[in-house]
Amino acid sequence: MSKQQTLYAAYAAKIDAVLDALEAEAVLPAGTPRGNVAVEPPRDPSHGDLATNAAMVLAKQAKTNPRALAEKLVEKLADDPQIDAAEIAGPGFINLRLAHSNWLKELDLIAAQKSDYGRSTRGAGRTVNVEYVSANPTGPMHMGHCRGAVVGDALAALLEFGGHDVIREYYVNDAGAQVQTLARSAHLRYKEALGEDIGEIPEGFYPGEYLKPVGQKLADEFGDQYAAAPESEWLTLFREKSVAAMMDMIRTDLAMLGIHHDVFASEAELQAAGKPEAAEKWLRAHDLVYDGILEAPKGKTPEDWEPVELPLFRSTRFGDDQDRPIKKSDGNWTYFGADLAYHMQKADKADELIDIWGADHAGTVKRIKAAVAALSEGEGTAIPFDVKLVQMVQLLRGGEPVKMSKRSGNFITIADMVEEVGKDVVRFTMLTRKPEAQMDFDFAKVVEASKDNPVFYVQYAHARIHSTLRKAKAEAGVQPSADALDRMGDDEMTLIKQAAQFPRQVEAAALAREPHRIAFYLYDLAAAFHAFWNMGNDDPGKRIILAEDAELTAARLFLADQIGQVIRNGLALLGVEAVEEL
RNA sequence: GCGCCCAUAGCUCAGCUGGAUAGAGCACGAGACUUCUAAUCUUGAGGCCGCAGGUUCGAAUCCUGCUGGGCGCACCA
Repeated sequence: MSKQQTLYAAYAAKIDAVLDALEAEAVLPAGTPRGNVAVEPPRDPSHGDLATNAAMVLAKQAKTNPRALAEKLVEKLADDPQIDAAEIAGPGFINLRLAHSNWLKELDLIAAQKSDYGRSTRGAGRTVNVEYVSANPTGPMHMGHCRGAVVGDALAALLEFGGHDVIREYYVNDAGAQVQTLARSAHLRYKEALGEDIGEIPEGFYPGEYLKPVGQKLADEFGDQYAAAPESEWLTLFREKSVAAMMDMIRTDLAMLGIHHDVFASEAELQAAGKPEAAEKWLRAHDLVYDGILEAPKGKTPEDWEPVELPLFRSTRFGDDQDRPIKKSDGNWTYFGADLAYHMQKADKADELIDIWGADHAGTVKRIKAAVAALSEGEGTAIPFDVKLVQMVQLLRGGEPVKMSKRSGNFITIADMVEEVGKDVVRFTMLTRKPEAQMDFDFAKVVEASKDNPVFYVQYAHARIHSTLRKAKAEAGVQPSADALDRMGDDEMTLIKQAAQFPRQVEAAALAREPHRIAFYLYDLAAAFHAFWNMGNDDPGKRIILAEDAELTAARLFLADQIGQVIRNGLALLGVEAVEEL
């Protein structure tokens, strides 16, 4: 990867240097914090190419007013030959107009860095563990898992592109009551496979058809050995076998979405290794776990309420409503009790933890954050830990809610979705809404091939670029070339400037942990390209391929090629294919 | 009753972590094009950023309190 700086980074550094100079001249006090100084494109392009709020942010420390400080900054900036104009505007913004050559250089940078354009080293040396999906291994992946899966996967890619080492992790809940139920349900199907009439699947068992092949496989492997045997003889064995089968199925489902985890962490193994005990011991030693009576939830006392003494974690110290049990009255760990130990296990191999959870688990965020804070502080330094909540998705078909019946085990699976609309549509659509807001997913709308559909719109831009390059080569024998880039006009510059946003968009998205920003950025970039393309309709002189001007054609092809590269890079982060034709 | 999330154009949503006159698509109004690179294009109108306070040079953005919607609320996961 080239060491060359992107344009925005370069100008941020220039502003920084000017501020250094002002400190040296004692206009600014030495060591003035600059955290709020921003170098951004102004919202209104007529204001210029770049704007900085430096004078407004620092005026107070300089004991002067923003415009006066701006004067001093502008004085120094105007000396730079790369800056065509530096003007003070509004309350104290400094607007910069850059020589075209700056932007053209950015185009060269894209061409040089290719799929690495936008990659940064900001996160270098820091390993981030992103835990996502972690669906219970009791059935196929369904709709409810989809959004978190996509958001988590895109976030992982984004952080990786931002220079982090990323561990993509899946927590397999193979130790609780649910996998016991799974084992019993598999045993039913096993008996069924042996020819027994099992009738209706009783209450308390998983009714789904997907367990039939599991039962068949067990029958093939064990014959009728366990058909009449007491549960104690087969429960553990069947649990392991059926969990393994479920995980195979889940991995297949995830692969359909293009998702592959690095680590599948087993809760059963975690417990077998005694990790929860170790955590409990430490917490008790620090008075963060005590034996106490669980209070009834306020305002809603269940009728069968019974006070029980349990080992409780003092999550109220961290803002939770009540202290939370880490063990059940039967002596087993609660989900939470094991989960806090699990987070410590993850922390062994990472500098930062991120969990992606469904909004239905929002109520448990406080306790786990509290536990991680307590335990990681105990180990020395608190580990940064973030829980990203992904809100519900409502499935629609032509505006009508899709009906699902959980009781019959008949729900929309991820496999169904991907088969119907395709991986790219599922992924991109899931990223066209900020994760903390609810969203609708309409099967009818998301496959529409029109500009109303962002997936299509972005892919169409890429396909157009590809076909143009191909056509130019085949029909006119012209290849992209940077030789005549100085002939680029204002319309081309607009497009180039949009493409040059990519690195800072990536950085901002990574920092905010918001991959959806990339989707919106790509939509804007595609819009800019389509707008440029459409100019050729009214004015043939603005087309990319010009029969009578091979030199300008080559330059515009070069531009188009780089736009395509940026679209590819962005789509790669989202895990969406950059198709070459539609 | 409590906690978390959301509320921006008629509709669906952005708004770059406090900046300049709040943006896009759809729908609506006006015009262009008759297939040329149209699975269209240009342009117009459309806003009390849910409400009320507060913080400051400056708020859709931060804080407090309401209103409305979603999710969750004992040992489940």
